[in-house]
This record gives sequence, structure tokens and C-alpha cells, in this order.
Amino acid sequence: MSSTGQRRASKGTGGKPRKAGYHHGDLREALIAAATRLVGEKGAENFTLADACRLAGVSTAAPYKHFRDRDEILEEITARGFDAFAERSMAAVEGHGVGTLEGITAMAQAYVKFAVEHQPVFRLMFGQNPALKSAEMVQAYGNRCLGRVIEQIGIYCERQGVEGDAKFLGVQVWTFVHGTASLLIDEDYASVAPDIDLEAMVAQAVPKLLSAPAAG
Amino acid sequence: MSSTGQRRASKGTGGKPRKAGYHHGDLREALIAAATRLVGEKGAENFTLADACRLAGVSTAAPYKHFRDRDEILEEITARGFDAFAERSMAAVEGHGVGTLEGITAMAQAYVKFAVEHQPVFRLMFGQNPALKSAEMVQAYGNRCLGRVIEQIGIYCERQGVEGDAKFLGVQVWTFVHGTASLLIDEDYASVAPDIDLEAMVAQAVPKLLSAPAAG
DNA sequence: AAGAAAAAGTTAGCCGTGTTAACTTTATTT
DNA sequence: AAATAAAGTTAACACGGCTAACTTTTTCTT
Repeated sequence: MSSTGQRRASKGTGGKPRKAGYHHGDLREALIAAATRLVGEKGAENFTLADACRLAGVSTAAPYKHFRDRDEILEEITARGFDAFAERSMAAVEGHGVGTLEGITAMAQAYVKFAVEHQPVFRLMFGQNPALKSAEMVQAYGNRCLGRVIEQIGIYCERQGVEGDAKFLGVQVWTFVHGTASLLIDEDYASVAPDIDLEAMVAQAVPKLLSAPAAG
Repeated sequence: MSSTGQRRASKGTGGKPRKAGYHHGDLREALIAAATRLVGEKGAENFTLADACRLAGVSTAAPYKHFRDRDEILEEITARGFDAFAERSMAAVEGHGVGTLEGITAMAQAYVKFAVEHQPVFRLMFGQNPALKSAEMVQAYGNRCLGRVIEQIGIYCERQGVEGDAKFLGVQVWTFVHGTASLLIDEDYASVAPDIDLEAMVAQAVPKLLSAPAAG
């Protein structure tokens, strides 16, 4: 998985480049490309290895020279999804001051945006199938991505004099933002609150969650 | 679907009871029972019609006398899930005063509890597959269930002098609670915040979300 | 450079699932 | 009692995942 370590170093990058030209060239990458496209188009549930093979122009047995099974391709897509996600997350805060509400909110909006623009991959990343999310993969994401939010929130709280565990608050923000993304892409808002302005909702909720708990 | 209208009136209940004794008795219900069990055990993705047939002791072609296809069984399970869910939701507020924070919070906790205790059904209800959630089904849920929350929140806000659209706030609470349930059952908290007290988190977040937006 | 070994493909085939068609049995109707 | 409808069965097809056995191409060894 690309997020943790490189595996077979599909030539060009690693130490001993393998010159890249058997029958197909680099079937591994070709299959990942095909799979990524198919998953993006029809969702992971409807993705079939056979389809990817047809796209790549190889037999249906060929993938097994590069992947353990169907799940391993999806796993790779998931890992790359986390990479892309972390990148955008970082990019979102840039330009905003460190530990500002604007920066934190920007990350939140980026989360939702990514979910919408890459629904199937987002589902792989945060969805049910545990086989596709290795512990290390998710851990790595947690450190690279959620850790940043929590860091920012810590600074924010200190400045604002909000008392409360930054991690606890960070998880609350994450929870809310994730809920927004989930309900949005699963179309559950559609029939209940179809005309809601989600950006505004996030922008309003984040500072509320970052405030000191009301006395009741 | 049981949430909207009864369809074939599997004897006993409806006007013209069909005496119930062909080959199997009531295969329709037997299959739903088997499917419900299997879905609960292994998740909807791993549910197979053939398994249900084996459990019910019939051939794999038998279901098609009662259901359009595999999806229709899952649809039925989803509908019944909404029914059970609405019921528990209502039960949760009972005993608490109308429009109180306690009542609203109790509903929120019930939401999470249901999600945990019926993960696979919860996923059917709020998850991806649009074929399984007819518009009417979700609409019915929205009216029966979310409508109540919003109602309660409206009353609460009036009393507390919080200005803000009750529906908007209701959706925020729903969003947060749904996020909690999702991250919990998809095991995404597990590696990032494994020891978090989710009940406490919900209890803390709900009043914050129901407060007036901070000035910035 | 030649031959051995490994890598990456192919074809053929197995199994399981969803679904349909054609047929049989059991109830219901008249 | 005969006709009809309902609810089951068996048989077959298509398709997807996956494995085994074989072939071809590339790389390693000497």
C-alpha cells in the first residue's frame, strides 16, 4: 500500500529498476488504473476484477500474478485514497493562520468536499469492510491527518481560553464533519432536508463544538 | 414494505386469510426471518439468497415466487428496521419532559445504541444502496422520527431563548449523532481514539449544538 | 553466450450465486 | 370433479472469483 511502504517498486522509482517490459509493461499499475476508474464510476460493490481485466486487455487470471485477490486491489485504492485525502487536508489549512478557526473550518470543508468528489473511495476509506483498511493504514492516516486537526484545535483552545481536552474536542469535530459527509453521499439528507446549505452548517457547527460546554 | 403499506397480507392478519398451508406454510415470512438472521450475523454484503433458502429448506428458485429479486428481501428488512428504529426512538423520549435537553439527548443516545446493536440493518437503512431505500420509506422515517426531534428542539429553543431555525439545529444534531454511529460501527474510532467515551461525547455535544452560534 | 530459473502471461475448469424457464404438485374456485 | 391459480421443484445459463497446469518471455548465473 502506498501509504505505508512501497511493495514491488513498479520500476522507475526504486533501486533496481526492472526495465518494465514483459508482456504487458506494467500490468500492476494498469490494473490499478482500470480499477480506480471502475470503482469511481460504479462503486466498489459493483466493481469486478473481470471488468478491470477487460479494460487492461488481459485474461481474468492475470491479476493473480500481482494481487492476492480482489480485495488487495481495493486495498491499494483505499491506501492511495488516504494519501490524496491527507494531501488535500494539508492544502486546506495552508494560507490560514495556525490554530485559527478559519484553518480548522477549512479542513472540515475539505473533508466534505473530498467525500463528495470521491464518494466510492471515501466509502472504501471510512466504510464497513475491515479487510480493506489495515490497522496501519488507518493509523497512518490518523497521525498524518487527524493529528493535525487536534494540534490546531489545541492551539486554538489555548488562545481562546477554552478549557477542555483538545483531543476530545477534535474527535467531536471529526464526528460532526464525518456525519455531514456520510449523510450527504448516502443521500439521506436528500429526502429529509434537501435544500440545506451544508457549508453553512459546518461553518456554524464547528465553532459551537469548540466552545466550552454549556452549563446545562 | 411494512413501513408504508402491507403488501400480500401473509394470511392471518388481512381480510381474506389464506389458510396458510401450501407446501411450506408461509415461505415469505420464513425467508425474511432467515434473511434477517443471516444479515444480522454476517452483514448484508455477505448475505446470499441461497443461504436463506438452505435455512428455510427450499430450493434456490423458491424465493422468486415471493420476491422480485434479492434486493427486495433486503428492502423488506430495511423497512422493518425503520419501524423498529422509530419505535425505540419514541420510547427513548418517554419519561423525559417534552422539549427538554434530556429528552433530546436520550433520543440521540438511542440512535447510537440502535446502530451498535443492529449494525447491519442500520447500514441498510442509512447506507449506500439506493435500491434498498425507497423514497417513501425514508420520507416516512423522516416524518415519524426526525420530525419529532425537530419538534422537541423547537420547543427547547423557545424556552431557552435560543434564536435559530429549529430544523437547521435539528439537522445538526442528527448529523453529529449519525457521525458518531457511523464512525463507531465502521470501527474508525478504534485505531484513532479507542478509549473515547461516546456517551459522554454525545451528551456534551448536543447542548453545544443547540446553543446560539458563537460570535466568532 | 547458453542454459537455468524466475516472472508474467494464457487457457481450461471448478464452485458458488442470481435468475429464468419449464414442469409438477397442492390449493382454491366454481 | 374439473379448471385454475399458487407455490414449489429441477435444470440450465451467465458471470464472477479463483486455482492449476502450461507457455512464453525476461533475468540471473556461470
